[in-house]
Amino acid sequence: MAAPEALSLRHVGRGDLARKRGELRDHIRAAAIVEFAEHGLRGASTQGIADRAGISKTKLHYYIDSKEELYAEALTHITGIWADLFEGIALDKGPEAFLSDYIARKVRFSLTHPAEVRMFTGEVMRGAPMLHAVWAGSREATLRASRLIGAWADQGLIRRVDPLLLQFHIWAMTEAYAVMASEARFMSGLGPDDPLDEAHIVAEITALVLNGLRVQ
Amino acid sequence: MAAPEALSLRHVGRGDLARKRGELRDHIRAAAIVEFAEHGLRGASTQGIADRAGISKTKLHYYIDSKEELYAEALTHITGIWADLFEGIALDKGPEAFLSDYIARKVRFSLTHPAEVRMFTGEVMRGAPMLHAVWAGSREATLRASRLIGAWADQGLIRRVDPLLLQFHIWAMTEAYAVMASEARFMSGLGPDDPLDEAHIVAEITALVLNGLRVQ
Amino acid sequence: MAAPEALSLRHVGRGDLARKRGELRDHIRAAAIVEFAEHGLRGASTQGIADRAGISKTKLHYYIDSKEELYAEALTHITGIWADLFEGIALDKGPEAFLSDYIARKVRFSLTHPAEVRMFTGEVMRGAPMLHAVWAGSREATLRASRLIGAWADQGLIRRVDPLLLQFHIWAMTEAYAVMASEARFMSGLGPDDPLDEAHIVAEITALVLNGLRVQ
Amino acid sequence: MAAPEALSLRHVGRGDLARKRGELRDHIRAAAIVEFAEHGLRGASTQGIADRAGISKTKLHYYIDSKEELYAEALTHITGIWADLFEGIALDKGPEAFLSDYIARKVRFSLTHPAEVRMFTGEVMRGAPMLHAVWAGSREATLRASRLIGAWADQGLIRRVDPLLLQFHIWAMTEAYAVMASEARFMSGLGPDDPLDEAHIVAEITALVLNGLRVQ
DNA sequence: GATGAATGAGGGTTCATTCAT
DNA sequence: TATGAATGAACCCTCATTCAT
Repeated sequence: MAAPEALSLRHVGRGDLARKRGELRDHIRAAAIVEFAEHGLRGASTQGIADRAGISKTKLHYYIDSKEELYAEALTHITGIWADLFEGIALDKGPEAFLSDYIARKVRFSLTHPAEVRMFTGEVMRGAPMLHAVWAGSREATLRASRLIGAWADQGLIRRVDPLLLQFHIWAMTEAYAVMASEARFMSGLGPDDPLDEAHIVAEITALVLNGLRVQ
Repeated sequence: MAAPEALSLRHVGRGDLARKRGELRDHIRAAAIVEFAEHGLRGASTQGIADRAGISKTKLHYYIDSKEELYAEALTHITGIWADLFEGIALDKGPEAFLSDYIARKVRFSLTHPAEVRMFTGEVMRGAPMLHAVWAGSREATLRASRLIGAWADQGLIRRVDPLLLQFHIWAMTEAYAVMASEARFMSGLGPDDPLDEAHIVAEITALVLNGLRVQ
Repeated sequence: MAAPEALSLRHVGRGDLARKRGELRDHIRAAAIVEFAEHGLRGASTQGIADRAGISKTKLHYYIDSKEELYAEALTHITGIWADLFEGIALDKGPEAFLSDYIARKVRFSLTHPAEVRMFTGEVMRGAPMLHAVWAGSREATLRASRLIGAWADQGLIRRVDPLLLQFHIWAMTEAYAVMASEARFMSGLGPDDPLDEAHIVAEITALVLNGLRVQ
Repeated sequence: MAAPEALSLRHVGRGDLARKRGELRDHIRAAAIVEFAEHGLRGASTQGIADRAGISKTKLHYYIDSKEELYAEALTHITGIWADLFEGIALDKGPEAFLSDYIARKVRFSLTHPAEVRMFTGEVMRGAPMLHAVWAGSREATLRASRLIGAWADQGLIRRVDPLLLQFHIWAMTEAYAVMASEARFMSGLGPDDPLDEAHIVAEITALVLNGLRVQ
């Protein structure tokens, strides 16, 4: 088994280097997202990012162009995940199937990637000065979803609601478990590292939304 | 030329001076909340606060002890408003009356005081490092509300839900209109200074919640 | 004699402060010119300027906006001196009077203000990237002088020469005693702080130029 | 895939390698002179030199010991050219022949090698901190020329002048066309890449000097 | 009470150079 | 020989805060 490796050593070597470099950039981005989530673009310090990544500030600056560029890249990365998150979701099996799946995915993402959600929320809270530069398709995707919701109402599958506001409300509820995770734990009597009950949260939001949309 | 100044000085009593000083502190606090909402504690600059207040940085520092202390005071102020906000709300007229009123008050506050809500959300998002030091009663109030909601379910007035999570969800939806106000405008096709439709928002959230809580 | 001072104390106080601030800016500019003369814009360090001015780097930055702006201001200052330098020079008494005076003034300036001349020469040597932004009138003044020289030739007062190149040559010779002052001392066997013989230099350049322009 | 490299390696003899290495050093030196001319020793960056040479910064540092050493080598190189420049000049055919030739050579060098002249001038302007370490013979050569000029005056071939200052003045005028080349173009109404009129410049300087030295 | 001046600490970033391969 | 990675020192500049009047 050593032979093939030896033969392709040169290429493997390069691949290793490239992979290592890529991994370090990923590592840096992850550290940056935590720092940006906690302090925003202006409050984040490259020293803080370097510390979180476990590297020196100089080394960090060897891998990035600037704090701003790193922020933009992190934001782009998050919007990319956002879009990927709904790959394969059932669009044609009616509101119940779709919304259950959508809510479950969003809650899971909030619980597993709170820093990403917080950084994103922080950007939005600041008026999204950089968001639209890196995510051109957000409005289009939202409008598409609005048309889908409107069609459900047309077919009598759900109560007639404002489709845009419904999306806002689902976002707000699902993202809350990242934004206010520490408060949720505090109010629930959990310790700072105890996990939140994902299934319970999903069930509660889903029930509220599906019942809330029921035709009267 | 000194005479008019001396005369006007005599006319200003101690109470006036104290009031004037208090007004300036209020003015500074308001400016600080906007700056803290936009940049967080670390990202906020005392120069930025001074600029927003229309005073010099030196003068600002004459009136405050430190940026941290100003942040804490602003946070205390916000939690005070939060508590005041539900003065006189009907606790005994059933869920529909209470929740309609509660949602309406919260939405109105988000639309009229977005900076306060954003600063508060930022603090929570950071893990609320200072919040609990300045707001001891938050958990108690939340638990009280949970008991009220539980009692409604006991009486068959609403579907049985997790009372704590219901509160989280109502907070999330109502505060969203401060947190993501700019995105809401963007997605709605509004200009950055166009007002959001308060009545419509209140109606949509209220309908979703009340329907969502209906006993099946 | 104390009375008037006491009466105008307030104004004198303010004037003193303003004057002190102005003097410090002058002092900083002088230090900067020496540093810029020695190292150019890019090679100059604000630490070096602060050291030469005998103040801390932080204090320096309190008085300037940026290194670039300080460079531009210094350059503007120098071009201003340049223009002032020829106030009251006799334009209408023929080439001999004019050129003698002009050469004497330029040599004197080079010997008394070598750093100013060196900084200026450095800027020109780099292609004058900032010079034309701060000195719009240089070309016009040069062309005016060219017309004057041309007129002298028309009147047969001097040999016909290229007026522009004559100016270049006079500049070059007179400014050389700032640019290569240390070499001039070294070749003359003088110590680094010995003064160059101004009268002798003026006499030699003047003789070369006036003889060189004589009609044959 | 390694074969062609190995083959070509065999073809490259030691002399070739050494020559290639020497050519690269020459190339680097040329790039360095341009960078040093524009920014001085302290303002020059090894990155800038590497860019001008079309190689990586790492490769540059593989070929040089330090920026200082490269500066010193470039300066040595220039003083070598300086000395070579007057090979074969007629020392014994009188002032007119000598000075005409000398001025023509110096102007030509300034026009063809402006970076070399500018870098040299910059060094001199800084007080020549490194020049005398690399160019021991400069004073001797200058004094020799002074004796020659003095002899011409003794023989009545030229007016009696200070021989040292005469040399300064010829240097200043001829080198000016490298030092202030951009200003000369600007004042002449030429574009930044238009050539200066060498013959005209030589003629003007020569006429001024020869006339200026004429016995009255 | 109020304000220009001042400052030590730290901000993001680039530098010439060395390391490791 | 050649090169990507790494680094300590230094860069210009801003920060929250205090001083001095």
